[in-house]
Amino acid sequence: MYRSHTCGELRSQDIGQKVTLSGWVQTIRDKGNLVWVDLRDRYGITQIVAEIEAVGADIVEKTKELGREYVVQIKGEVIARHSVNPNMSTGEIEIKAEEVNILNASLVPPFTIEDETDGGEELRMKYRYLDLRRNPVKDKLLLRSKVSLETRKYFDSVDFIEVETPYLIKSTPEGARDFVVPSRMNEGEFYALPQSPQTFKQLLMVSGYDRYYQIVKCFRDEDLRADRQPEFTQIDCEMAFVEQEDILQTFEGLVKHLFKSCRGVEFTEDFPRMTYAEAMERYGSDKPDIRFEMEFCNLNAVAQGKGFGVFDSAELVVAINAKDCAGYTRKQLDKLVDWVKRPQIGAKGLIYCKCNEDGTFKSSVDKFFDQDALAEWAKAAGAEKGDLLLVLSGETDTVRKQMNELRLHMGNELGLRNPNVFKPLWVVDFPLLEWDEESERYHAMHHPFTSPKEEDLELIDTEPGKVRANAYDLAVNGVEIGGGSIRIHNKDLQARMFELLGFSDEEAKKQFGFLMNAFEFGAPPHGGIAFGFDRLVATMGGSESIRDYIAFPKNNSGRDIMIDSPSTLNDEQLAELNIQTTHTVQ
RNA sequence: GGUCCGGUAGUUCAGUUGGUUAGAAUACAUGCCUGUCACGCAUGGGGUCGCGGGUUCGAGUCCCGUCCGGACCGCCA
Repeated sequence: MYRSHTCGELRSQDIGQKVTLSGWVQTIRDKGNLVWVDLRDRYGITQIVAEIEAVGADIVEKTKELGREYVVQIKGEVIARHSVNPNMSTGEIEIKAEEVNILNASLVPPFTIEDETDGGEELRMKYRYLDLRRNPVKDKLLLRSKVSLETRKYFDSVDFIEVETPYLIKSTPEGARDFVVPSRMNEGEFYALPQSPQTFKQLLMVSGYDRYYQIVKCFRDEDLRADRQPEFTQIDCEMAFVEQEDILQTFEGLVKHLFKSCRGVEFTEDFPRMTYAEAMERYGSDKPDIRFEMEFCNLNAVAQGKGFGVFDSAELVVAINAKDCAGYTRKQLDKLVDWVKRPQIGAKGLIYCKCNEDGTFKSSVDKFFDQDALAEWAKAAGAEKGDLLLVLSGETDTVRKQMNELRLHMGNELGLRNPNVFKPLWVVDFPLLEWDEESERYHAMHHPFTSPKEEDLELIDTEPGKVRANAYDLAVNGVEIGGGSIRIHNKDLQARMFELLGFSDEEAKKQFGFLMNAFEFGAPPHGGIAFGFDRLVATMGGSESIRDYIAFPKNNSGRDIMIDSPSTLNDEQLAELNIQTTHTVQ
């Protein structure tokens, strides 16, 4: 028997028991004839003591031979500590070591296995198995496991069934780039890994499995970010005989259940809803962070026509009100101006207007706007004495995007984005299509299976860009947690949609013929949603980066630096897969 | 495809205007220490300054290139 207890469970009521513990050596504190070892496993830390008078010189010497991260087994008696450590759950007791067995030695680890490690990101990833021993990472994976379990419990309680869909499927040009897998048995042909199980779950609806879910890996071959990995996990769902409202209710229930069971956070009210158009107008974003206000204020009426060319030629002049920031110094304001001028934001400049405590105004455009004019700005923006208005202008979409970034930046600066406060928001009525400048055609904003709103159908030939979709997203704290739509279940409408998206009949048939065929065999009305599981868990944990919520994540360049993948194949492997090798002659 | 930041001891970092033998903390090793829990004290070992080239009497420091890592833009239906 390797252990009778874990390293996190012994308490003062266990004093006197003979126990066996196994774990890793966290630290050794050597006082000569008295040695302590902190023994760690995933449940906690228990202090081991070897005192020469009590256990003899042999045990003390053996204990001194241990090193950090050795795996050891200790047999001994639970005793009361002379001095209690109130910071540890096991702080009232220690184990008098009567037997010390080294189960395995360890090299000195390249970084400290502590909550605040000295290891940098790269090193932690290279030795991820050591990093995973640390509490902060372990706690994140425990949260993930809990959320996964509670998700299954919830779906089970409302009659969903989990169905697995294939990973080796077919490449389609629409959407993200596919990861492809060469087929050895079918020369010159490739599988693609799914970007989502979209078409399969719709086929399951045709099959009559009217409540499907799956916690499933998806793959997209696009550049990475702190919140984007090439392989990621979705909570994927589909329901038949439902309308948008049914889906929102079901998933709002899921989110409420998860927050309550995994975070102890209770949402007593329904999640607020906002149309896409409204979200863009008020926040310049389709996933607004509504933990704080600082909403956009349109200043066109009060700022244009006063002789300031930059505003007059702009499609939109928009302000946000930074409460109580009129005291910003010249230096702070210049810093903000530089911030919006960075290429990533790309604003030409930033206009400010301080609403001073004495009722006067000070702006960077005093030359064009007198005190009365600035007072009108303040009124339009709801600014009070002591507030600071920040104003951007230009082409509507561009300015909204820039102002969204500035708003979030100010929210961070002013400490308005508390990671332990959760504000979910449904964004509904997304546009069906999005014009793509590069390819000069419409793209599906959500995906090509999304149904248009019936009342907008008449616009589909004349103004396709104005057609709204039965599509919805859930944002929490400004993070897009997931989205979905009511699907098209009519073959003719689906064919019309493919046509709009620039597919020829032949292409549509080749890529999605199986789905169109299925629609001819009694496809029920259906819709669904998918949540980004990694992002959901990270948001619940109060983080913006999803990496530590994934046991073995990939780095910025899509590499796993621990196993060093991707890697090359040898010529035999390539030949078997019918892939030509290209040899560069030096 | 692009922008920005970084790469110096096992690790995290400092290193001034280009100038003597490249430092600190921590980790590690050895010794001392009977109530520690970030234990303490003493001693010691440890460096291809990412790599290549250039400027210079002289380069960790300046320039060019390159590789690696991080954040972001594009991209991500």
